[in-house]
Amino acid sequence: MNEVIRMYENPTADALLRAARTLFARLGYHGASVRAIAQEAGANLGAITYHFGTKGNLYDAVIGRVLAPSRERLAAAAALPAPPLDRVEAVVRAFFAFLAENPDLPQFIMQQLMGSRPMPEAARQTLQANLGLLAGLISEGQSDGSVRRGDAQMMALSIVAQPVYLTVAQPILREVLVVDQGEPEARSRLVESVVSFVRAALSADSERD
Amino acid sequence: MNEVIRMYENPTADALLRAARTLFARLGYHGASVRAIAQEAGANLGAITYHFGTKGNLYDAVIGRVLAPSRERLAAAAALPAPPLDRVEAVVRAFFAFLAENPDLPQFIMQQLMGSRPMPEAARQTLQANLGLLAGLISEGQSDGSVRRGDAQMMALSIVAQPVYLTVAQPILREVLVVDQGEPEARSRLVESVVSFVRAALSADSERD
DNA sequence: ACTTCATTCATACGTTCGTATGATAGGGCC
DNA sequence: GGCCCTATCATACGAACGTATGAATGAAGT
Repeated sequence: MNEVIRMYENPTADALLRAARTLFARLGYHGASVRAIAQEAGANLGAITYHFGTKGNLYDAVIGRVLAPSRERLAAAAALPAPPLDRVEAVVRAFFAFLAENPDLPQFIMQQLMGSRPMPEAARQTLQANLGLLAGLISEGQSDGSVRRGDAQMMALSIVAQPVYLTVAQPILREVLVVDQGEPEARSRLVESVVSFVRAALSADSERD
Repeated sequence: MNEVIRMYENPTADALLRAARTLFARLGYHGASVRAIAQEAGANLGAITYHFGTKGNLYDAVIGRVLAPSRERLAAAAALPAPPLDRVEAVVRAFFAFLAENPDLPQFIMQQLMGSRPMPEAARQTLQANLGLLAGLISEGQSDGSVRRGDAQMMALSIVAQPVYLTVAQPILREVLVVDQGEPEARSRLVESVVSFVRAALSADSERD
């Protein structure tokens, strides 16, 4: 069955990808069985072998679909004609917006980072590119004096950590804060909180050592 | 086999807990099989049934052991006689120190948050307590004017996100930054970066709106 | 009408999973 | 020596797993 992955689309393959995305995000790679995925997709068990060959291939296909689109979204936000700090803010907002459309993305990012299985090359590149984007803006801001001194890459990681963590931690958020990110107004409060947190953390105004 | 969990310690049970901790952290709940755990522990397969009854009980026992000790460590750091902002810094440093001793802790925190399986009540309480600790310090700082305005709980989450995320993202860190957190000096640079990030983010100096 | 071919389906294979159990061993106590 | 009690071990069971495969289906091309 060393079949090459088909590139054209097919309703069944699409339904499988959609179902796999849901179940992999919720249950992890090992927790989601191919049978459960096929059933959720309303497809036959054999359809997975036919369209993707193996469960691993299916997972990699899902990862590609989930991660890749983030790249141009963030790049677009970073390309605005504005001072570096404002562009960082734009990237954070774009990230949140993208997360609102793809609430399962943080789960996949975390799964990849935690190495539940070897990271596909494409995924690693996307993650790295998004990180580099932020780091570049920070460096730029440091050059023109608007951003605090410090390791730009680490600062970028500190920034990325927040949207990802806050989305994954939604269940805790809901219990502790009684904040439901489903409601747009509650979500907006969260975004504003992170944005001002990041601005304050980066801004050169607060330099003190 | 509805056996109650034994409370006294036993070398085999201990080895099982240690092995389970390693494998659950690395592979997740579903990814780590009871056979692999028993083998890693040098114990017989039946020993798991005997000492813990089920795989789920074993996992819960591991979670308890991993999460619980963090609570008093952080509480001790938060109780120092110092201004709120300095105590927040102390908590962040204590958290990093605890993470250095328990590098697999972030994996478990994330697994719990991502709901790979229902969260044991004790785990939820520990997570919530640690968050409340930070939120309390922030509120205090807001009262005496040393900390920026904003939702204290959300700020606390923004803070916690960083040590957790940075530790989980170690593989990426190593590739992108060529920073090996194993080396104490590299790790110290990371800690200092986060500490100053957090101080800058919280400090009222930078208030600007 | 007949062939072709991509796709769907039922079903089977071998493996590994979590769990259960009965036999065996060994140490303290009468 | 006989007994209990805790612990270890080999082994077995049924279920679920990922994967494979050959027959059925149906639309397109001739």
